[in-house]
Amino acid sequence: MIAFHNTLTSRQEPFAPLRPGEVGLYTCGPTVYDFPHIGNFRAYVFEDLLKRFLRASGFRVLHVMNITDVDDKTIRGAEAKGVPLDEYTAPYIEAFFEGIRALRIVPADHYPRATRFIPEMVEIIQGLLEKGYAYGKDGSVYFRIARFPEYGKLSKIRPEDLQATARVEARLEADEYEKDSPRDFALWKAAKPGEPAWDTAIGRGRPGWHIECSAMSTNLLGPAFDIHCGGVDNIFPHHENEIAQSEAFFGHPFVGTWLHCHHLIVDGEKMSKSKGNQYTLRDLVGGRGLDPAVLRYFLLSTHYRRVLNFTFEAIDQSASALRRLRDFVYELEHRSLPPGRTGEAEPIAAEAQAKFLEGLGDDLNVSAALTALFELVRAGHGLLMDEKLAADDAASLVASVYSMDEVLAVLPPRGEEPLPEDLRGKVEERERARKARDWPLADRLRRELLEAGVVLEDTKDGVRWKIRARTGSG
RNA sequence: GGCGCGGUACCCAAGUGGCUAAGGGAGAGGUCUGCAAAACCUCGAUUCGCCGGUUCGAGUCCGGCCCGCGCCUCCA
Repeated sequence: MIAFHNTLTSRQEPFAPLRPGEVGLYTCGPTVYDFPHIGNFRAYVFEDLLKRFLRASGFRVLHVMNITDVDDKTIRGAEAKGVPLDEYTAPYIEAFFEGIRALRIVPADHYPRATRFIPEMVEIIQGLLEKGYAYGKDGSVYFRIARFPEYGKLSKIRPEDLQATARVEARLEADEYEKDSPRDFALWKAAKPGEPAWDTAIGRGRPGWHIECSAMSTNLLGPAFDIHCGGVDNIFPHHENEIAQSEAFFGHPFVGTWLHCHHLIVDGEKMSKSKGNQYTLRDLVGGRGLDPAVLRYFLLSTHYRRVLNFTFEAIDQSASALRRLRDFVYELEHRSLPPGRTGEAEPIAAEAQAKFLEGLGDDLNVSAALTALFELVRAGHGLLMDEKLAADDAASLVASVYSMDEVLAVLPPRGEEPLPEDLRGKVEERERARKARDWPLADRLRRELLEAGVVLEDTKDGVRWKIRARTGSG
């Protein structure tokens, strides 16, 4: 049983894709005008959890994520730097993919770029003009909200209820385009001097923001598809407008399930450049040496419809939880155990996996899933302690943990981490000191290794080492 | 003003009518250890923002109130 909380209906409802066994997934991607921050990646990690869970549940997922490479911000940025649009956006696109790799996000099947889908957008705009949902004015084209009675069904906002804030007032006044209603939105913007523009059947200009997602999603996933994700801030107006355009054009429902993840805040406050609390992935991973797996665990471990508060204390807690998980696997893989199997592990592994998937099936309740995983860890340690585990039992526990990690993707890839030569020498030197019962020297060497991020553990099978995950908090 | 999210132990965070209120982190005591580390055992909310109500029974439903936060035209 899989159920998700659908923004469209404000209810949790059983999930059933249009085609059995196949899921069409569209997730709003980056606008590449700056380096992506960890709030952006919270959304991408949530979407990755969703996708990995759907795959683990036996669905084939066709995933499309757009890259918005033409909009007011990218145009302004390119202009300010005096470089072509593509050249301006390139490093940000690169940084985005760097983050995708670092956080072990399964790549989408397609990453369409707005600038490469102009003809597809024009086709929809033409159709909307023909059907009377859109009107042209001074070379621009606008969507007439009044023609679409269901407008507001996603955000539950009625256009007439919108209170114009000071910011909006200013912008409406400053708007040099003539619109029949201030709530109508641009499908196509007439070319302006110095701005990138395309020559098309509806004139020379560039697309509005919302139309790209309608064009790219329906071209790559079909005119109706299963799941559309994004941040809550996209509900209005972006996704509301997407629905209006797409359903007006195609004449049938557009997306079955809308899932929106809440924001990440920092130290209890909204992240913003002016507050100086906006972290990019590069700041944390490159700059502070934070282990990306720790960040992934942190981003993952709070339910997607809750505000997530980023603090370095929370990161430390995530690092500790992850360390417990990694140590458990390490223990099972490195302890010398009798051959064969006692059968004690099987029911524990089976129950954990069942509860894990059941938890995620309940609107991606990751807390329930993690509880199942950690219950396996505790029970497994208990069996190890009581010597009720043989080699094959340990192997099935490890396999079970790794099967859950197919969804979580927080464990290191299987296999030994190499230890640099000089550190390995120190480990051996300390072993000699211990054999000679030279405790001061042995302890000093252990301290030095600890400072280098290597933890030593003396077991009855001999010394062994682990590399400590870094948390970036110093 | 509209729409929405949340207030559960020192921290993070599940739980939406009924066994002893998950799980993680931190802490205290113990076992093990040359000392550690890891692990294990034990301890830790008579109580779920506040006040009423419904019910045999409520953190969970209803009403009211208080507090924090997000969005409201191009921010995930």
